[in-house]
Amino acid sequence: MKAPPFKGLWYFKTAAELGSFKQAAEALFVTQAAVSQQIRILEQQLGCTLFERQTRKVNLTQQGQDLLPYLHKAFGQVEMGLSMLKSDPNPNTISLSVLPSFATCWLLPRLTSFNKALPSYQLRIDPTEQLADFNHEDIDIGIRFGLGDYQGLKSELIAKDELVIAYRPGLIDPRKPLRAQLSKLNFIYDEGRDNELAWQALSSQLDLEGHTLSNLKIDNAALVQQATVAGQGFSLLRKRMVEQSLEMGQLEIYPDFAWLCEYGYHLVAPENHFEWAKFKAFRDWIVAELNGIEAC
Amino acid sequence: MKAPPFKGLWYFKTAAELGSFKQAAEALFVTQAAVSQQIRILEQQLGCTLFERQTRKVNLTQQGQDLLPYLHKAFGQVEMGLSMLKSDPNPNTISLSVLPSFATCWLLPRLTSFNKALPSYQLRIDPTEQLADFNHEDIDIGIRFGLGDYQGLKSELIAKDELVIAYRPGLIDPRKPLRAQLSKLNFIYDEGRDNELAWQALSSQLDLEGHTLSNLKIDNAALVQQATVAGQGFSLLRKRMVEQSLEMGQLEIYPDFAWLCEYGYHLVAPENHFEWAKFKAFRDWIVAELNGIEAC
DNA sequence: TTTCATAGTTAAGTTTTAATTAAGTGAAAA
DNA sequence: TTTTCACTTAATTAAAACTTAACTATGAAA
Repeated sequence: MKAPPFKGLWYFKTAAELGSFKQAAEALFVTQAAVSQQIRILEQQLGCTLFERQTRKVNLTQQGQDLLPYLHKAFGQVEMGLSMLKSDPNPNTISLSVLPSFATCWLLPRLTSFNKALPSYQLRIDPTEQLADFNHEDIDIGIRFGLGDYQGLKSELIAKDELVIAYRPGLIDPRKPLRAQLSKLNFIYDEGRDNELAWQALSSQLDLEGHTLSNLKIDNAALVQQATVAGQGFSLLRKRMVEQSLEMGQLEIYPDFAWLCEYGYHLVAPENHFEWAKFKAFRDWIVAELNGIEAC
Repeated sequence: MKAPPFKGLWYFKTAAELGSFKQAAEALFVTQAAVSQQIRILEQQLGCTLFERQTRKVNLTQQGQDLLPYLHKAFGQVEMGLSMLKSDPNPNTISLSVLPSFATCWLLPRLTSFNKALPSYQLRIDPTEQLADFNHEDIDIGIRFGLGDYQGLKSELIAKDELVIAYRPGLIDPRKPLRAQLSKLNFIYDEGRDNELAWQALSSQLDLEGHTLSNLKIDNAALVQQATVAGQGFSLLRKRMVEQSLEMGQLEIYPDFAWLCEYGYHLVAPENHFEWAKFKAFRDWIVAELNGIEAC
């Protein structure tokens, strides 16, 4: 089926409402010759005149007046449909998709802060390794640690982080040199570019070439942390993730070493989510919260 | 205000209804690459995915499903508006705009035939010298004698005519030569290209150079005929217009002279009127009626 | 009355948009 | 395994839309 001449009809509607081709042209950000032409073409296609041309003014013909209300309804429907697409279906619930490690190490300890800052929103947390599919799962915002290239989605960097040497208090003496102490201990690690780079930096700095990487490999940052807390050895952990454990005295970090990660924390979502009120509110809260920690 | 991406939305609606880009492309008379592109661009503009692409098939996402009903309504409204424009507001009345001479000499005598042929239509006759303005007057069809160039309107030639020498019976003897008889009589005429050309042809044929044109000039074909019936002289009249007077014995025409007019009888109206049922019915009737006379 | 300013028309030339064409992808069917 | 089919993508070509500029008609101002 052939498409109706939408562009001409849109120009017609604008001109009809404003009662002037010139004003319509301004409203449409085109020259008035363009409006004149479009409406002429439209009239040809419809086989009837919509405007009666007088010098310096145009008036709707009967047919033009008859047509207008239909277009009003039609364009109104389109507008409603499009604005519906952009609008937030659950304005009072914030559904997050986050890594389990981030959820347990960072987010959960701060729930009281969240409830204090944004009491009108209900928070729903979906801890998954893989970023949720925004088309099928009802997720508002993803929080991911990475480079920010999530295809088809918009992302915004909210914080960087750095890897530090973490261990159970007493396992390492922070006042004595590292090298000798480390060689006796397991290195607990998970795979990942930052972890690897930081290890290289550390080992070249301390001349630890002999220390093999394969001592204790765990494929999950939260478990690495757990093993470290349990005193299984030392590890490279993200500072923001151990913050809680430090406060509770479960972990200690060795001074004078920090590896700035290439990766960063990102808010990830379809572009239109960034316009939602609850999105902006959440962003403000989490950014403030992250900066608060930075100040420590 | 910027226009919504109507073309993309139209393609989307088609594809969504058919559940396939390929079928949509066929329905839209374009290649399927065009559909794919348009929908990709639309999705970019809306900032959300409308279709979920699987190999060899596409499915609507939730958002696509949500959008569709709005577009249905919208496009339905447009269609209704446009079809309303084309439709006949008074399907049972035929309003004609005709020359007064044509009305009296040709149309009125045939009203009984009209009523017999088309009993369900009511005929309204508007006899005016100037063709009606279809935008303001409620006229369905114009019948005009001319070349068919009526600007902004469509016209259709329905009959030609020829000029004949007419006079009151007895005024001229058809068995005797014309030349001697004419020179004693007034030439009654109105201005008009055909009349002039026919007179030139007649006078050169009969060598009547001396007979001046200015004997009795009347600016209305019906009045010329009336004066001729009254025996004021002879005239050049259109054969179809005198048909009635011949039957009633009011006029007679001289054999062996006929000047085929450049002008012809046209149905004139805005293009869309030609599609109306009543238009077609009227055309059929008048064409048959004109041909019936031709057969005489 | 003449001149000016305004809102519109039209035609020519340019830019933008949308189409086709052709090559590429990946899962299902043969 | 190879072929086929629906869709994607990129490059090119065709078509539509826009701008510019010259023109028209008329109401208002000089």
